[in-house]
Amino acid sequence: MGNKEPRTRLKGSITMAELARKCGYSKATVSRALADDPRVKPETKALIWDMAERYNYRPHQVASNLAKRRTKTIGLLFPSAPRTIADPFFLEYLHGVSETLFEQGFSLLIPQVKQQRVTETIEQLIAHRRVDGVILTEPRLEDERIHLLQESNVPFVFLGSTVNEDVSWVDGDNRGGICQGVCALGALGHGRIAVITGEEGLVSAKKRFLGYQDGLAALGLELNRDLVWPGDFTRQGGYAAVASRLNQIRSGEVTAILACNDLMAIGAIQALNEARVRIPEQISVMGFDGIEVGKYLSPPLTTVQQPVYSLGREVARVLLGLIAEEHGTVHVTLPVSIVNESNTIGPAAPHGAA
Amino acid sequence: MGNKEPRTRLKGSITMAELARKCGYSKATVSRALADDPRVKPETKALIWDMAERYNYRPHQVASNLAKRRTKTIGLLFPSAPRTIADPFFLEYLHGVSETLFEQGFSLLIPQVKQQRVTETIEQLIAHRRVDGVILTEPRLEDERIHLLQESNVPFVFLGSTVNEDVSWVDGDNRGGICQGVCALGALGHGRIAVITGEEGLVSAKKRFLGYQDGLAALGLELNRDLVWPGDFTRQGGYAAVASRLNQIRSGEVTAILACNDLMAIGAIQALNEARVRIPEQISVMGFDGIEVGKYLSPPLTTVQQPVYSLGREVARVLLGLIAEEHGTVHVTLPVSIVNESNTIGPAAPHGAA
DNA sequence: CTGAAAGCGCTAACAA
DNA sequence: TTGTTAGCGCTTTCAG
Repeated sequence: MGNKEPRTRLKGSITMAELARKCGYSKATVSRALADDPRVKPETKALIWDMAERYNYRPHQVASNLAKRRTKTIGLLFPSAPRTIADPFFLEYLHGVSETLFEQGFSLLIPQVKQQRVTETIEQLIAHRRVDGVILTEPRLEDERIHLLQESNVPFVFLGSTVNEDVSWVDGDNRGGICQGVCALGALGHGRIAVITGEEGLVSAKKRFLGYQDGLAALGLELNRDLVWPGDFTRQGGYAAVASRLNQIRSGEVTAILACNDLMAIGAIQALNEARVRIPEQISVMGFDGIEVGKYLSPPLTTVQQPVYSLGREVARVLLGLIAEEHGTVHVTLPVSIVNESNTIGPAAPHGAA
Repeated sequence: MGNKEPRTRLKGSITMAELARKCGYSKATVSRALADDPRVKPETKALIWDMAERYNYRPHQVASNLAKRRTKTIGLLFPSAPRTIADPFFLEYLHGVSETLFEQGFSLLIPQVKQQRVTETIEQLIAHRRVDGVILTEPRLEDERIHLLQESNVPFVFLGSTVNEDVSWVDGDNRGGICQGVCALGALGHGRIAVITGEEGLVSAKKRFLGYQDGLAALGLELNRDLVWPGDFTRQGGYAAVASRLNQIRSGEVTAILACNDLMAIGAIQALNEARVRIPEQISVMGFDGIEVGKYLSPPLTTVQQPVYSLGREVARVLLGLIAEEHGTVHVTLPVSIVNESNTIGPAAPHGAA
């Protein structure tokens, strides 16, 4: 009955003006009704919703965005070399981010990853008013991006804690997590624990190193500079760090290696395997991050699990809150925990010391 | 000289109307000049470009999109369970896609991955006119998504070949690649090559299985149903396939395993490691895809390398071409090649047969 | 070669 | 509670 409209499903579904006409109301009322504005009489609302449904009305995002001066898109910056978007950590993280954003109708703008000129990229994003907010990763101790963003007034959040107090961030408990790791090793009798550090200049690298020191202190151990092996958060870095120090390992000068992320732990394991050093019998290896691929190893990597997916969701949530002005600067730290315990770590062997 | 304008960098950079006034031309002319329209006199263009630069003019994407009835956004659908966005294959792929899209000023809309109701998701994307095109993955032999998209008139491309001739896709050479793999194993003396198949119903799984048959035929071998182990493209699937057939392996009834993707190969290797079956001495294992994580194993996985990153770029390029109506339906097949040869595969041992 | 004017489809004062 | 009227900033006929 009275339902023989063209029914252009999907194709060129009707516009708000048309819907308004069909309802016998003005565009304004329809707009309000659809936005569930309390000023519209319930019956009117019901009618309009009904008709909208009946005529399969779909709001036109772009038009709405223009009128509301927003873009409904978020810029997502991945770390540049040596870490790339191909780092497995970031896929799980992206998973969380994109899911939350999609739920709220947001799109993602992911600039070229190669881009060395970070500054330019950011300027582009905000200058063209292409984004309502920006998500960044891997804050540095001195981070030029922060000034840029702050000047521009575009809301932004970091994955990873910053040194600037007035910047919002979401992070796993780096310092505490590494400290836990050291303690777990200590509990197994390890007294000579080497650390492969992260990329110089990154806040996370620094925090994790502090965690290492905390752990040593908790165990009553001294910091030994020979056991601090510089790394850069890449697998190749972890490999190189170990490959060049096999003598220290063979001599028993070190009985456990704590890599500041899983990728380096994986590299370290490869170097050890090639050198036929057995894990965990001859040496223990522990990572940090808890990326999926750690489980692909045999045996699976013992590591400190970050809630990667949740970090992604949380980052997105915080940014959305910032955009909606529901809150100001916030800092969120999520807990971490050791997983796959006793896979790649084991009791310290009573090696002959060097 | 004559350059003391407010210079509101980034903040609220000027609008086209303002720029037009400063230039002494109309909005229309400025718009044309900026679009490099041949109807505008070169000198005028030069002047306008100059002023645009000087006043740091930035076109307003959203407004432009509205006027041009487009969104500059692409919908990207990842496969649903059991494969997820956390599959390392897809990160590398995404890398390629997002890079190309960004270069052309496009954003990405990535719906929830969990979403079981694929149909709904797609309807949402296109109904709200939120995207100019859609990228899909993992075509099925019977794929409901295809009809939906075709009806809607939204351009779309698949990563992975479809059975429908009128659909655009980009794919690696699945069939040829697997065939190559089989032949490589055959060349090492393997006569009993098991295959772990992909998820039933997927075109790629079918093609790869055909490649396996091609390979057997090329080697003059018969297809043996006992050596066809059903899998699902997940690591767990690969693990289970092997774990439940250790007797076949130990008895020498099979001397090589070809997994239809790397993830399953990794699972298979874990099962073999746990069972203390040595690779490649006692059994050869080969994967397909060439994901980054294959390199993390010790030794690195022998596999058929797909140009994952290029696949991503190509998919994006094809879609953009479709949107710009530069071409019609296209099918692109990129070549593949065996990598890390002789890592996890080796000569067939002269096992005692069952 | 350039300009005036009419939108794109929706939102948001301001009235009524 | 609803309608009227301007826009959002850019593109695009249609004239000139």
